Amino acid sequence: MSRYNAREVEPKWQTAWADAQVFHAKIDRTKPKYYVLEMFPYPSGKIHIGHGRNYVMGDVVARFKRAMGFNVLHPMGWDAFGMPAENAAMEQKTHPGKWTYANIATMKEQLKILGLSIDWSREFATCDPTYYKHQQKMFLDFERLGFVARKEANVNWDPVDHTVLANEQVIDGRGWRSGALVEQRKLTQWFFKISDMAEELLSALGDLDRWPDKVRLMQRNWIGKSEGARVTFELSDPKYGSLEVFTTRPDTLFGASFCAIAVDHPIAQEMAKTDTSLVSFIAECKRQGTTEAAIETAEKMGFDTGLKAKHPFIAGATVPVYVANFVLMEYGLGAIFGCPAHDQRDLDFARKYGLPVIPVVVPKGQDPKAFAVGTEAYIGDGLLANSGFMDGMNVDDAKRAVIKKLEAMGAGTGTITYRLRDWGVSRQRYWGCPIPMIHCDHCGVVPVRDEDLPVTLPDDATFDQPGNPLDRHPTWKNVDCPSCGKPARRETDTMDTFVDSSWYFARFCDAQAPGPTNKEAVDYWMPVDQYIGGIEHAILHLLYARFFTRAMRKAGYAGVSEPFAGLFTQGMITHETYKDQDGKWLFPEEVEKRDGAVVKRGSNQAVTIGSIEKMSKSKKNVVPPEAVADTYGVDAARWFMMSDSPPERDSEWSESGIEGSWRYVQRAWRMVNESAPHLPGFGSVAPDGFGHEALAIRQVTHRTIAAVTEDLDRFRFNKAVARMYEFVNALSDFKPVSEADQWALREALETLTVLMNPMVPHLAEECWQVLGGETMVVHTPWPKADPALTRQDTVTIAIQVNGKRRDEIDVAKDSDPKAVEAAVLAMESVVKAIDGKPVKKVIIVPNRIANVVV
RNA sequence: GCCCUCUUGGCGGAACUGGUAGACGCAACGGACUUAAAAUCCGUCGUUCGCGAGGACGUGCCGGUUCGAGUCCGGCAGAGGGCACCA
Repeated sequence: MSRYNAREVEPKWQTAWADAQVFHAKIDRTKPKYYVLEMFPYPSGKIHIGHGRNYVMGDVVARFKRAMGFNVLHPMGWDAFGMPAENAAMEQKTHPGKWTYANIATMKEQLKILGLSIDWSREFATCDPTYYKHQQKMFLDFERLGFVARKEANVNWDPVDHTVLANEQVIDGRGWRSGALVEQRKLTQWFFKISDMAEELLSALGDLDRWPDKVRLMQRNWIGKSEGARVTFELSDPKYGSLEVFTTRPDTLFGASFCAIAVDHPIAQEMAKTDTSLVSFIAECKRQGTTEAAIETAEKMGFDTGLKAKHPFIAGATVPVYVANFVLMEYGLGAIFGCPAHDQRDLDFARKYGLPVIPVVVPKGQDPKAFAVGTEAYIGDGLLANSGFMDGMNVDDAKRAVIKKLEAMGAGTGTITYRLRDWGVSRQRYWGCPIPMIHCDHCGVVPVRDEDLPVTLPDDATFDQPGNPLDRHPTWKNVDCPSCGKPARRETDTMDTFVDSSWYFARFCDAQAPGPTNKEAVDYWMPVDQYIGGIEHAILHLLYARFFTRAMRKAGYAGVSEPFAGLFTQGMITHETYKDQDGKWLFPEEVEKRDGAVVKRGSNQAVTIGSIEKMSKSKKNVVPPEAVADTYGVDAARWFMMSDSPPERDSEWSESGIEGSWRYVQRAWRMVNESAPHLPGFGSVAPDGFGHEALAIRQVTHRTIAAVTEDLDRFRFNKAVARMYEFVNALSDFKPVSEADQWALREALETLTVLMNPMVPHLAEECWQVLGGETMVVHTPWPKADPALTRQDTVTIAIQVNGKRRDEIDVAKDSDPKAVEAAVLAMESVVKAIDGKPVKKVIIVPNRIANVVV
């Protein structure tokens, strides 16, 4: 018996699919459409098997839906702009484009090994001018429609390299190359006004019912709607006018003991002009870093400006105004009032600077005079005290009352704010889509004319020093003003790569469209029915794409508002890590397990086994797909990736695991190959009547169809795989005798082949051929379970006495509960367990369980 | 700091909306076949008591609700993820 030879079989079928253009998608209105998309890859170099899970998962869905009769679109492209290319250019003295396209070529070959059902005719890379020119066009349209703004924002600035750093390039507050302390610096930058759509993006989340709840919650929190009030405090020095703060707790206004403003607040900036100690305080705060985690975990610091704010309700009372590091200019109004008794952060601040702590909300049933706040702020509900007109109200009523009063006095209004900030898209880097704007000394900022697009990147940029190569390019930025014709300068910022990935799914609908999109194709294919990718994109990418799709709709490029009707976030593939005696990482293939010890291959050097981590180049715990395909075949790898771990969880790659999958492939092949010669002809008609054995195997077959169909539909690939194992185990035990048995076996083996096709498509084609199939299995419709065969006539119900399992009994399905009760009480095991005690009651859950309570 | 997730045998995991805990796979062990090995096949496989029939215990820890809790509620512990210029 010859073994299944994946190395020969797999390329053969891949060629057959390609020759027949099976995966070439066309608009076909006679079928329901299904658009399945995996988040497209960044071409970082080579793929490892860890990248494969995402694509294989999408491929299983695509092949399953195709068999179910859908017109499937399953494209692939490259998210090709980004920092790694520019870093590589600096380190390897090459061009980012050259590096990127070389990576794309390599990775495309590797992806093809996986046998994915992709329509490669739609492939594109976002770094290609034929893609980004459309992005520039849409940027200009968005600008005309008022979705674009230009304003100041902070960046991480490396004072030695004179360059802007990404958060990931800031390590412990220092630049990753220079080691210099990073500062925050303000730059005027381009923004998409996503915050204008905050409410829409928030409320539409409710309709995304095929998204994980977790992701919707993360987006909800990210948008961060809060209801509260703006309150105006008059200031002691009229030079600074008044101070407007935002609060979600206007009810605690009588407990205010200070106001705090952000370091970027106009009042702080104005005062800093004449106060050198404030200047140094601000500088100190600016070394903190821009991430929320850095700001939140930093020690709370305040600078007393000496200004006093007059309490809106208490005549003659004032509170000090501080500049504080924990107040963000980007959120609310960049100014707060502090009520230490009912906010932990305010309390910490008040204790540090010796400010009063006045409780104004007292838990119900406690005496307001005796209630005091120690080291923990009271944030719960209760009744107002020490609060004038609000005394005795609960928190919600007090909020309403105080807003009404503030509005009547002209000292404030009820308002809603969002945590969501506008999307800053400017990047001071070369390898991105140029922002099509021109700066003219006479006309200001002028858009590039549509007919002058694309603004392409110059090929002769230099990467030998840090900073933006576009900015220091000798000629590129010199251009005549489209408005007045005088010499002007191009914008040298490029777009955030998240812009590139915010509309690629729409471009895939017609990758050759002369404009940004082909509206007809977009209307047919969009939204993406099933989007698949990592949870790390739960917020930014997915929110930006939702915003961008809305903007595209308003600009006439799309007919939908939501890009992704269904979302699945899959787990990563992990692998053990290995280090040699010098502490250097080792590739798994450099490691050998010998006599129970782990050693460096071909030596006796001991190897330390490290933790199990996400496959990554840096830790070398990667396995190349070519090696797996050579040794076990791609189908074994695909099978392994779908088995064991549920798809949303991480899954560990192991040698024994892939061997187990290889055994499955061999076993399925052997079973089909050994049985085929004895089976009745393909498509032959079943003989009349079935023996018990044949009927049983038919029941198993149809129950497997029902179960696997449901599991695949619900993304439970691991369970679908387990079902297939059970099916194969049942078939192994089946010894056909009669003609009816042979016919039942043929039906079972054909079913097995079609059911496993989404996971192991090459093996399935080969089995199908052996079974006598005339067309490829890729063209074969999914089987339907026959309800007459999946129906259960008898059920086994468990029998408990006082909740403890004592026995079980087979009864007809949907038996009369009274009859079941009588049968149960008569059972010897039950009588013994009751031990003569009186029966209090009997609980019968139909078809499931009986519980006798004594 | 804030937000979120996870915790079931030696391991990955299964158990539909509270109803027989451990499907399926991996590893391990015993056996068959073989000169031998590989492959394959048969069997055992949560802990514990018992010759056996069978019993007791068991889903991170403590408590609660319920006839019944891996599942629901409260508290605690541990591990992991996200936090706006990585993609």
